[in-house]
Amino acid sequence: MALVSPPEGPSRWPADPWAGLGRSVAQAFSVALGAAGAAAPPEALRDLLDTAGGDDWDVALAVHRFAKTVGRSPDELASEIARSLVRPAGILSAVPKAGYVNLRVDPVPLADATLGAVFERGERYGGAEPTGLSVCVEHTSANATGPFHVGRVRNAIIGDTLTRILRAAGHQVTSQYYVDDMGRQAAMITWIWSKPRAEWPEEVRGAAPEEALPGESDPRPDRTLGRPYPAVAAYLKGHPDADREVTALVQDLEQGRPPLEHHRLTERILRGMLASLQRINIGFDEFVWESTFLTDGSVAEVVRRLRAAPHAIVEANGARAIDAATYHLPKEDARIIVTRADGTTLYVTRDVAYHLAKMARFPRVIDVLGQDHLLHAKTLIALLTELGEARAPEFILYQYVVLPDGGKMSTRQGTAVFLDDLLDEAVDRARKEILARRDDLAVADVDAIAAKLGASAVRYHIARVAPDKAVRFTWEDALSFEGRTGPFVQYSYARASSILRKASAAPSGWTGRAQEISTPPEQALVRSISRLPGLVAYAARTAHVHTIAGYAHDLAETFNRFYQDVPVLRAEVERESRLALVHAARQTLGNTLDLLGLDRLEAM
RNA sequence: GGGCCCGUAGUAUAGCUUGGACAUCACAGAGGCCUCCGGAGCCUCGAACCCGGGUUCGAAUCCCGGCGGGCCCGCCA
Repeated sequence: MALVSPPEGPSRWPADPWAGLGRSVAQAFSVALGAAGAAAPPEALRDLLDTAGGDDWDVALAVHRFAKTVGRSPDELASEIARSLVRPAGILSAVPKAGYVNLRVDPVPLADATLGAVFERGERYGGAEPTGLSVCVEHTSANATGPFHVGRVRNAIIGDTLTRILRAAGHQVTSQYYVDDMGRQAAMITWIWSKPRAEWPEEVRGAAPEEALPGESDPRPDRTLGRPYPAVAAYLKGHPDADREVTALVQDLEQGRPPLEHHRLTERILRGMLASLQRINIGFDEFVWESTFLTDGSVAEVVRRLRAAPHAIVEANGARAIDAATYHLPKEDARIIVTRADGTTLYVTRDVAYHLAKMARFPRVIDVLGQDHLLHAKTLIALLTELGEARAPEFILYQYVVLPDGGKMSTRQGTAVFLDDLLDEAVDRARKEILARRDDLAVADVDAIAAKLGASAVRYHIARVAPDKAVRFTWEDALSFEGRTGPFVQYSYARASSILRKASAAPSGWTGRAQEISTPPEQALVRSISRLPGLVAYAARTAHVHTIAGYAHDLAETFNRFYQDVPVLRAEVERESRLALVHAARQTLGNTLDLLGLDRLEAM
């Protein structure tokens, strides 16, 4: 007889501890407001509830807007609503104040719902049930011309964090890196490496000395093979003959005649770049090579359809274009060139093929792009519209990382800070911090911890800022381990882990004795833990990945206060419940670190 | 010239989508906390919504106009 596991009945613990409360509070307010003459559907009220919490309230409703429609003062109406409100289970009190109805949430059932949910869901706490929606997130997609600098890495951090958040929100997410192996930049790399070094222009040789070039074993081909690139780019500007050679190479690439070494060069540089990203836990599900859309004929198909599109035009020199006047692009002239006079395609044309492929496969398509790509995004949408595609990709545009003086990071100008250098510095500093505190760790352990601390300092420093604000890069802030930083969050996690290690028996489940979670620091911690599911849903909806970074700091800080004031191991009757709370805090901190792509540290 | 984004304490940031109660948090500054589970921590204090109009009972938030900063307006990617 086969063992039959019990059926997965409806979960006792909702994924979001606030879900039921929000519904019943909105319902109660709807009834009370209706009785006062102000009709408001519960769904609308739910969005109006303020759940931020204050000293004397947990959930509040501002009644000003309703006061107006019933011709009463906000204070009057708030008083009446507070009086007539039938308090749902879990609400202790309703008190009017300054036009608000302030509700006190009973901390006992909230603690029960929160800890129950964390114990039941474990690693999945904070996330939602599967939605069945497939989403493609394209991010990074930097040209394979050399090492990542910190500016470019912002794209990868936003994209990868968004990928993690969307996954937690229940979507089926595929992350893609679009590899440009067709354009001029890729051609420039192949152009220079196709020549023996003796034939390199003097300027390029000077900028890329022999010893900086690839040897037998080359751990970092992005640095070595990419080394001549800035000099080549500069050289071509002043040398039309060389520039024509590169143009000819671009044509060869597009006609499917790449030099033998071309693909391999791109691949090797890319591999080096990806090794950098791996240090901050960023990887990709798929790499999509631009050349595949030429090989499989889809670019030709796009060109054919665009030539027959409603606003297709032919330039005097034979270039094909779309008259985009109706799309109101912020360009001086309204043409979008589809193919050059020589018949070759442009980046945006090939990007149309790529996006058609993505949209055929994914109902939701998201691209993470730097602010300079706004016009490109609009152009792409215009071309997709010309082809009769009603959907459009979603674009997450972010501002740059700027230097303290406001200047740009530029590899060519020598102002870039490279990710590897920053990480090396951060890891070095982390090692010193560890050694200053501990003398009981093996060297290998110190190194492993330092790598994780350094990576988290760097990644968090960029993830914490809203995408539409520039990140001002300073070494001092990027290398800080105090306050609003990744290591601060890891520290709280390590402290929680330490308590659990010292407890003779780890909590095996939620005790259910929520009334023992009774002091303010404990209740504040419960409240913070309970907010994660709602926040993940919000972050997934708005793509505001930085809100998760802010939350991580809040939660860590709340845990630290609890840690400071509330004894756990030395507690007597409450010991077990407090251990459960520590377990839940650790779990939630850990899940949040995952969302941000930061490593958990059991000790540091 | 046209378009998009940003402007919050000394510095750096949250809040702006959907207007609402003394505007979040950190760093730096001043002052405290180690008989106690990890002081990368905790507590206290001082300090901010670019300017001008408008809408509104109410504006950091919405609208208009300035000013300052970033980006774009390639048959580059």
